[in-house]
Amino acid sequence: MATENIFAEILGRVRRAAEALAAAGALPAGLDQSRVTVEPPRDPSHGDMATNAAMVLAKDAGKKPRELAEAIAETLRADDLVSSVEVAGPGFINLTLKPAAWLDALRTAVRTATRYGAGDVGHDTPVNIEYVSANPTGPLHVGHCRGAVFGDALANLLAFAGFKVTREYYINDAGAQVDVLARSAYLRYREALGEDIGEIPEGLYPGDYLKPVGAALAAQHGSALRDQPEANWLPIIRATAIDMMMALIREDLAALGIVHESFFSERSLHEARNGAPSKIAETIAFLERKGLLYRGTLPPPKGKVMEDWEPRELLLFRATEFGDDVDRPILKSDGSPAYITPDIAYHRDKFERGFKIMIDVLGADHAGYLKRLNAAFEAVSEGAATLDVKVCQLVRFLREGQPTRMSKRAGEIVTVRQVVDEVGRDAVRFMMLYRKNDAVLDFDLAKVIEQSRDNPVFYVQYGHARGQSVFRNAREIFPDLPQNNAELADNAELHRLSDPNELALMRRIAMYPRVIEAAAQAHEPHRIAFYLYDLASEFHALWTLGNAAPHLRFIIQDDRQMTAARLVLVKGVVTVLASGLALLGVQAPDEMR
RNA sequence: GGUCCCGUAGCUCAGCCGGAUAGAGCAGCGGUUUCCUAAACCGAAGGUCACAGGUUCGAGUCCUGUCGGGACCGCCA
Repeated sequence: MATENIFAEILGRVRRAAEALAAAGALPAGLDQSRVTVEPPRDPSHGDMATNAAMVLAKDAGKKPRELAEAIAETLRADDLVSSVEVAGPGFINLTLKPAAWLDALRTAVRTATRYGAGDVGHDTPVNIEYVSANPTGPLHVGHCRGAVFGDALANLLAFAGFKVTREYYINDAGAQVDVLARSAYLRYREALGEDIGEIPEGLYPGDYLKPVGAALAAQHGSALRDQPEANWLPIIRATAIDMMMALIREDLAALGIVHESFFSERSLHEARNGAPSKIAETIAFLERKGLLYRGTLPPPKGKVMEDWEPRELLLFRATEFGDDVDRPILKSDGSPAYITPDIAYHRDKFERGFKIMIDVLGADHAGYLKRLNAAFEAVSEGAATLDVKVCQLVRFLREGQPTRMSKRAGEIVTVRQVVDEVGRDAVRFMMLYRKNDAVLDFDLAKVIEQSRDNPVFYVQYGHARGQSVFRNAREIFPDLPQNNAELADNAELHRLSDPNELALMRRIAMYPRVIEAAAQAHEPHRIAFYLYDLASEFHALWTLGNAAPHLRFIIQDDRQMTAARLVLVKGVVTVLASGLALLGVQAPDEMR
């Protein structure tokens, strides 16, 4: 049986061909084959696959690329999966596989079902992916939407590719903003006790979502907190408010289909743990030991007038040693940790928890933070782990091409929940993933619910629904067809699928494992969305061919065997569409009526 | 002033960590429904890959610079 990833299989055979030449003395031993790739050629007339092996190896081998290509090609011609080999251009080796290879790939896809494409490139490597991490001061804002969906899809993808994934939410529950939250909640608490609090003062959070917090506080504490000094009530109210805001955020995330398995509290980094110093103190000591801290004065910030700026001596981290533009303060002048300090401790903690790969999904407004974060990470992980910071650019929300103002006063959309309620989870998720994360994205609220070809979400989902409908119809006509897909695939006469469009579809299906692998390695879930669109497109095309050419329809009334074979092909399409959509967190509907 | 991102067809964007004649969708033009879902499909047209250098067998892709658009700059968060 063919291997699941046919491209990986052929790559292995190409490499073995080169090794065989080396063993025979035709090439130097120990050639570096890491840059050898096997890809589908842009131009289908070049065959099924092309390899750059000869061009990549030529220099080290001391041979002309085309000459080397001929030698490798000769070996490949004897391969049982290969029907023809040609050397072309500067030294490409173009391979055309025997149809049986593609039939096998299809059969494998259908047999493997939901695990088709699931890989082991991850080798169970522990990956921590931190995303959303919105401040626990209110419901999820639309600005968080993209990073939330992106992080979630990436996590799904990495898990599918064989990484051991932890989805984590970093709760910023220690900064000044949660004190503001507490003071805002305190007002709502007094309100709940019957007091007229009037307008919410400038600088506090005015949102209605704090009213339930006030009510809960009143129910729990009565008036006991009201007349106490702030220092007494603030920690209590803060804790309750944060808990309730996090509950709110979890609900918003659930509306997007997102569940984190780990919530990490920033506050916990500040707290001493039964006698032991806090994580932050520990981290500062660690940096100190490494000689990465010193007392010094920073130059004034450029390009921005800061009237209150004055030079002060501070404890600084040598971020410039790791590529940052300036050294960064670790402690503020009042001795408390600067913003980045808990973040350094946090990443160190993740490192100590054993994660080898860490991914931070941040918003565009944090782009300027990236260098210092990378610098800090390098210092703390000592080269034994990697950090990939994915910055999600802004989403411009439009309505019929016109920018939507996100002002709450105007009653326009501000929360994730409202967007999901208006256009649905599937549209939100797919559209957020139908773009590279580092490009600005336009999201037209009117267009994404349009059920037209303008809308890729529906296009792909429709493909899945169409496939399912073929099955419904086929089972009515041929009730005795095997219910079990593996059985169907094993007994079908797949060799009867010989139309070029059918073979093209098989090739596309066979690419899926490769797409997963590449997308996982590049941390780019959008590649799946584009692949699914292409797959759906080829399926729709084949479908429509049946209009003019009835012999190409999936269901052939008087030919049970042909129908069975075609059903396997449809099953392959449906399997991959469902699998890919699941990774994106989008429904794969059985019908679209 | 500085950092980061973007610049590819009229519009919105892909382009698989350097490969062959740069691809989709939309808009516009021309076609396809007695037929498994036409929410679909087919065809023609559309390009100085912002610009200029560099690296090499080979650059939309990597490096440097310039221009244009966006995000940002702190002992804030």
